[in-house]
Amino acid sequence: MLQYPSAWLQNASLGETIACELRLRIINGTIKTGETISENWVASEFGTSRSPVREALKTLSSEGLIRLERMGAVVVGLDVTDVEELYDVRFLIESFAQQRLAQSDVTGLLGCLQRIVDKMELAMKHNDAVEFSYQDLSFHETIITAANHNRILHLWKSIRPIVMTVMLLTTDEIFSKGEQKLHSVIDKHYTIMKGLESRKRDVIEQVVREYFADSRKTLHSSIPGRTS
Amino acid sequence: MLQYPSAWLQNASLGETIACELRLRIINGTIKTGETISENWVASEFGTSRSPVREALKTLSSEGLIRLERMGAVVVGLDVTDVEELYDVRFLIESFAQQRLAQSDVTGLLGCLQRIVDKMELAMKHNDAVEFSYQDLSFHETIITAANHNRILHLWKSIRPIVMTVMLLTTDEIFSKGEQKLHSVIDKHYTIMKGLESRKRDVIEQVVREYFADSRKTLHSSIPGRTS
DNA sequence: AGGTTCTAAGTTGTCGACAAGTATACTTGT
DNA sequence: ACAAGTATACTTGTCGACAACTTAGAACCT
Repeated sequence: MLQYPSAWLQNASLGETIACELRLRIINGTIKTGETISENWVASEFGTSRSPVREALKTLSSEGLIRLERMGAVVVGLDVTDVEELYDVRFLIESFAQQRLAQSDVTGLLGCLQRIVDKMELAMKHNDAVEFSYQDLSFHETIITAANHNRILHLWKSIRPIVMTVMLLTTDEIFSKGEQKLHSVIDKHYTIMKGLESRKRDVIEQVVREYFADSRKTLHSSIPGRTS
Repeated sequence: MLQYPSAWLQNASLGETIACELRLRIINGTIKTGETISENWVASEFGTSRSPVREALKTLSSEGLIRLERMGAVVVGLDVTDVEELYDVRFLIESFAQQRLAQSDVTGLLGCLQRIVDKMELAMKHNDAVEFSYQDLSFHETIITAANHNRILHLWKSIRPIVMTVMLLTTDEIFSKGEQKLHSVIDKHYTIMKGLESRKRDVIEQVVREYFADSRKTLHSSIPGRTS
């Protein structure tokens, strides 16, 4: 079972730690869809009081992973359909961001992206799936940030923890499928950069559309299905 | 000064009540952008303990109205640019939803929408701005819900409180500008319905684009500017 | 047996208190 | 006058406790 990178939780509060751990358990199916979890149960599970648990549950609720009800929180979870919907949203956000960048000067941005892709290739050589997925995430986050649109950036931040967790799981799977798959992932990022460089709206639109359509195809086994 | 419809807070917890009240004060400028508010200050302001305040601040933070930092919460607020960005996001969401509905049978949906527009006309006659804005909100929410896309619906729910508050303020202003403006608002909703009825993607796209482009123009005085 | 009321266990919402950490203001030494 | 160190007030994170409410089940009546 994949563990959560503990280095990321170094300066985190108990509430954030619990949220991250619960998020992982919900997405990888340890905690199953339909279950109801109570604050007391989570608190005893992590050996804390209810205060940080309440914070964690509110976070997870705002991410749509659970639904807060009068008695207990119902686990919504993520099946394959939900992850596809997540990619729909990612496409909407990134497509919007890149369209916005089509008019600007992107040379500085392209430099940043190149550095990130370099780190991805390094992570591939070191067989470091966690680092690889993190740089993958950074790549897209850098683009969205560059678009300079507060609300869109906020939208991204609201789905970011889920996207990160899903990428952690799927990237781990890609690593197990050999190096060729990894090279194709990196190539896809170069394609995006070329799209940005062209500064043509229709080219960009097509490139981004293909990117996410392709990403969708490679996730069907690390995510639990509806009937798990 | 516009008050918050107290009927909506009937069954709400203290945390939700505080969140709603703070949200309104931030958006209408009573609490100004750049200020930092502490949990203790809010708690004494509302005469409660810090627990519901923490919940409220977390809510407002997830909506992007404040930024939680180590010492105090910094008020981000909404200036005119931010509201325009909000309309960008609304356009993205609703455009996606309506494109999705272009393929489905929408007769049932159109019936619902007609009933809502009827209520809007009634609210106009009764000079009830609160009811009018609420039905306006319901109109768009009904469309988004009908698209049957969990993630998009969740996105909508995450911006819904802000949209509702902004609509409350702007609608109040439209009411003060006389009946003609109100008729044109209602007409815009009929235009959307006709777009949906056509079931043609390009027609729908154009209609929705025009709707939000037009809505943007009518908000420049109820929202405080950057320098207020 | 079936339906109803009452009890009991469990849940959330809210409170006040304490510890740990941070920024500000003050004091002190030069 | 100014720098450095210290004290102080204020902030958040976490805890345990209590009240109000919901749900499920047991006991009881018909």
